[in-house]
Amino acid sequence: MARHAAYDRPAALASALNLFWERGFHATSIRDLEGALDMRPGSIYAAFGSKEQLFMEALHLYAQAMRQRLRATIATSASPLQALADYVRSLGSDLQDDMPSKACMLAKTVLESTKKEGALHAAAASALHDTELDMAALFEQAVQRGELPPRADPRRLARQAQASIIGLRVYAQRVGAQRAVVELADDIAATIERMRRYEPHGKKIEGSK
Amino acid sequence: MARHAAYDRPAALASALNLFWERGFHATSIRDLEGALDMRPGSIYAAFGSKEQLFMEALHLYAQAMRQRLRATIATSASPLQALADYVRSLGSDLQDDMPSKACMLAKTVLESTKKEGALHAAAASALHDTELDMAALFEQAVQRGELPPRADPRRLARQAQASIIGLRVYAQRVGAQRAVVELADDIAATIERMRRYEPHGKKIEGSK
DNA sequence: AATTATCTTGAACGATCGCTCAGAAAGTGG
DNA sequence: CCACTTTCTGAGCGATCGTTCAAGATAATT
Repeated sequence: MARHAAYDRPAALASALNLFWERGFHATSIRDLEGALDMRPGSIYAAFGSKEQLFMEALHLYAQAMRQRLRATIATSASPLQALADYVRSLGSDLQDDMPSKACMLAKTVLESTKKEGALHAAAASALHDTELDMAALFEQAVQRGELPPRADPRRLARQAQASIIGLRVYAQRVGAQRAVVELADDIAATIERMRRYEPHGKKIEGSK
Repeated sequence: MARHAAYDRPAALASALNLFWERGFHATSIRDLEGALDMRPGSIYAAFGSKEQLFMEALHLYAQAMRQRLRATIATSASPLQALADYVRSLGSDLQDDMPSKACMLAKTVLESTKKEGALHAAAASALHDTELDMAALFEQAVQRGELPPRADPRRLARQAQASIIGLRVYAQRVGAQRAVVELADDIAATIERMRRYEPHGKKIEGSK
């Protein structure tokens, strides 16, 4: 026996995500959000609690989408390593678009959050850790399929891959030329493919390089 | 025939650098700086013009120091590739300390600056580009010394190395465990060393891994 | 010591920040 | 149509932002 909310909460959250992703936490004001969400401050606070809680929700949404994309790419490929290489190459292509930001929002948040917003730092760090675990599982699969030698350390390979990807996306945020981004993505992908010295079932391919 | 300035400008600039490096541009207020520099607002504005100009000077100082460190490491080594690997390993060790931030201030600035502070973005991007050129020159040297095959592309290798280093430093900013940072730095360094298939003067070393 | 030139100080400006809340508006059930 | 419940609105809160500037303080020169 009452009124319905006029706004579409998921849509509003998506708009907030876009703005936060583009500008970061500190450079995004509630008044900016009022415009982007087409909501008045009272409604925003009723729906999301505070600027920090809204950012946190947006961050979780972003992390979920990012993780899903990685998993989706993996699902389409028979080879874990090839899947990761494909993922990196697809990043290189998509980073040309007019996204809110080319850089990873999790990395942006880790870098910009101070002690005052410790919760944001922790959330972003945790999400990056989850992605790292996903990639470690992928490398573990590669070991079990014989694409990597048994002595390969999936956790360390995952770290290295994630560092390269984050570096790629910082690079994309920095340069104007899309071509350089595609080249860099291609080089990173090629580095991953070069690890793949063994065929599934333990049969060796050819010598390196 | 007048009074001298009471503050030490270079020291004040260094203090400002530390604060900006730690918190970023938006999260650092003039009042924070008043405390860190032990200067009153009037003096700060007389000495540096504005918050943005002060940040810009600090950024240039940072870039200069960073570049000098890379060049210094290079100067101590006979092999360009080994020098770069050493540099990466030294980063992994130093990133354990209580620096203002473990992440690269240039990367932080590229990620946090919006259109309103376009000059900051451009300055940080330009400094990163300069570093990239330094590294490209290093790889070019490696080619000429025969450490890399003639077909190796120094510019693309430099891009990849820089992406990995920036990723390493984002990782360092994220995790609590120093050991993981050292491991990651070691893996990146090892990747660089693995490229070194030729000895100086064209003599081949052994086959790859 | 007086003068002069510069520097330091800190109150305060207008703008904006994140956020609140009383009142207007609107949909629901009787 | 009314009573009720919830939502929406936007003026405005206190705090803080970057910045300015008149007035006081200090050193060099005369």
